[in-house]
Amino acid sequence: MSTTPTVYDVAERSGVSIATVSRVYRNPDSVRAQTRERVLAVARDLGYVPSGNARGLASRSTGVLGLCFPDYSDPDAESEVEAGHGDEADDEAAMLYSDQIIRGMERAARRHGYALLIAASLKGGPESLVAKVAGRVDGFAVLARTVPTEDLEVISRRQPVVMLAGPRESNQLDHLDHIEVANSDGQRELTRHLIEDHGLRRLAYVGFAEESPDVEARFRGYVEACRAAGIEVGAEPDLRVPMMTQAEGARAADALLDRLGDRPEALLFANDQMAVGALHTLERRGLRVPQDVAVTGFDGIALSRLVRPAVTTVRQPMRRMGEEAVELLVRRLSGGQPAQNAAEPVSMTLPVSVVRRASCGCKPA
Amino acid sequence: MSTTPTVYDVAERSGVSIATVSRVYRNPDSVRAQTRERVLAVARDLGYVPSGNARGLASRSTGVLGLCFPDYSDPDAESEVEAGHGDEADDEAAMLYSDQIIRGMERAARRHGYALLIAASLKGGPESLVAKVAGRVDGFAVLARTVPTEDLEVISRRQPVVMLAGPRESNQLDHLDHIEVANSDGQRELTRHLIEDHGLRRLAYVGFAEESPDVEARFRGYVEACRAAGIEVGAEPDLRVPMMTQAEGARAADALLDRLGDRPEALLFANDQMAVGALHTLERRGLRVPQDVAVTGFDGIALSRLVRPAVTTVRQPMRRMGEEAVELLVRRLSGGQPAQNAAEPVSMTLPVSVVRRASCGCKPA
DNA sequence: ACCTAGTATGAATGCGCTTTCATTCACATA
DNA sequence: TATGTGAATGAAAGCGCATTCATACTAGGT
Repeated sequence: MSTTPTVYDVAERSGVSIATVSRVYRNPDSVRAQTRERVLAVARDLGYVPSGNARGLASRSTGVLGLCFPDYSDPDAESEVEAGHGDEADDEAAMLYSDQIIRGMERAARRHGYALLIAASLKGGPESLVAKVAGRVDGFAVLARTVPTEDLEVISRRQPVVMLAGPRESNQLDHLDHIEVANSDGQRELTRHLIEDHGLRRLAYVGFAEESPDVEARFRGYVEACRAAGIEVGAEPDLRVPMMTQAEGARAADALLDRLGDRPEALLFANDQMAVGALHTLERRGLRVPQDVAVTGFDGIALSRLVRPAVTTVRQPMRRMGEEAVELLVRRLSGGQPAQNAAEPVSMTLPVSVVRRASCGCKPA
Repeated sequence: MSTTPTVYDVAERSGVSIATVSRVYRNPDSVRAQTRERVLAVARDLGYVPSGNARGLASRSTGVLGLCFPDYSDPDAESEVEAGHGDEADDEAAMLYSDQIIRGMERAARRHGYALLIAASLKGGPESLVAKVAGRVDGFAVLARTVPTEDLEVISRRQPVVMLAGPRESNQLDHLDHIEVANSDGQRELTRHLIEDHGLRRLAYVGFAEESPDVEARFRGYVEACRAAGIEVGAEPDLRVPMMTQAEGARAADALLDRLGDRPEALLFANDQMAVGALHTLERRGLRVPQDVAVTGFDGIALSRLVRPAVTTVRQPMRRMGEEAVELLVRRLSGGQPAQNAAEPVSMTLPVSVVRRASCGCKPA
């Protein structure tokens, strides 16, 4: 009662060796039925549960896959729905990027007999959470920018790692498998839509200050579409924000409207949360969306459709990204250890789709 | 390169003993700065990452909390939104019960320095997934009916377990901590609302065939409200379905409408998914909701608000349930091993709230 | 110069299980 | 009866780390 039972206890009480006890769990058929039953009975009686740690140590594999994601929780997000929709506060409406990936990974992992260990990066934790995760899984996925490149480099020498969202780091991480979405294509198509289908030409783009491959790619798509339409644009977004939250989006809209001489006809944001924040600013300033100003986001999170007007955006197949990540990991894992290093790194780009809603004028508000 | 580096490798290359290497990670201050740096440099060079398994084995604690949840995924769920809302397929809209709990647990776990291991029960997997989880965590939460009572009984003797949703099993599991929601209160209030505020009196309840404490409690609330209003009801739901999915909900609505002589004025379902399924059936049959028939669900999942008409339901604080679960576990874990058994089992009931929407006639469709 | 209280480090043991490899046993074959 | 076979089981050696205890060393104190 005081100490948890081990193989030794079970072995002793059932008159067999620990090897047999182990076999009963690992490979039941290799033990005579009669013996097996006896062992199982004792185990049940004692309350024995094999230690995953010991198991993992001895067999050097855990049957667990991991995911490290950034703590992007947006405190605003939860009250937004209320404000925008007139319904009660609805925390379950705000399904984040990472939630989708978790779901995708969990499902795929289960199919392959793995469990999923998830951990969000604490901003400046002393102990790198990665080390914690990395030490207990057979392989894991990392959302871009969650883990210091340096750490990743070290860890990826030890076990399969797949990088999610964001291009392959050019430096030392180019041996990682990698999954991204067609950021550039999506933003280009969305921009083209605004220009050609809605006839808008005075556009403004709001991105992220810190270097972010995704945002850069999106901005690139924006620029391409503009140039293709003969609209001149700078090499930089019209505004860069410090964080891609709703609060910053709201502030950005204000700044942009104050700054630019003639009001832009459309504000394009690098993600949905900022776009939603901007909606508020515009309402406060008495501007109608999309009549006075069109607004678009990127990501396709649930929130984007719940606010009014619903935000036109680019949907990323986040769930699928999670599934693909697991597939990649499993493939590496089953390919025999040597092959793990030998195999060429895989890099896939998942397609995105433009979702036309009310905020650009495609649907009634 | 071929074999992953261990403490031994690091120790050797940096000219210290493995004990020192271990200390560098566990208790950095106990090692002279100069030595520490040397060790860390070698570790970085070698690509060393401490093995969580070995760590766990030696220190008998993992720093991981677990969650076992049932595989309630509803394949229909994803196309529903499209049909009901006229928008594109929107997989991110369907945030399930378990997703919320995961989120709550993850967040609380992170606050306490734990990671989260999640695993859905494969229907009839040979290896109990519980064993898999149980063996690798310090404690875990179980969604009711995910794990055979017998297994739970065994495992709970070994580590803290908190049971989520569903009343305390009366038999042998009454020493587990336990969190449930006010199922009965919620359903009673919702029913009262239909009767008193909307003047409906011909009601029909659809529940679950298999014994489910939650559904039973909900039905009980329904019965109480009916009786209080002088409406006679049987001791059994009007219909029991084999699974609480949309497909079953749709089928149930058909069956109910065909069977009952005079059409019920309201269909009350034991969860949202069934209610949403019923919406389709009603539309197909040319019945208007809520004018011809009111429909209600239970749970308050995101889907319930996205369909048209939005479904009136009872919201459960699932996220909070996840958080509370972690708090409970952490408390047990930090209370010293002996206290773990000594402490009285905690049982808490979280409040729910009725969400009035269009499907009962409270809001415009 | 000698003893003491720390401090930094090493040696050794054990955590609970998996996994060869060897052994035993029951039978079938010669 | 001697021999070979395959099945069931045991013995023992790790897996990679934490930790206790012992030891070497440092700096004070007298």
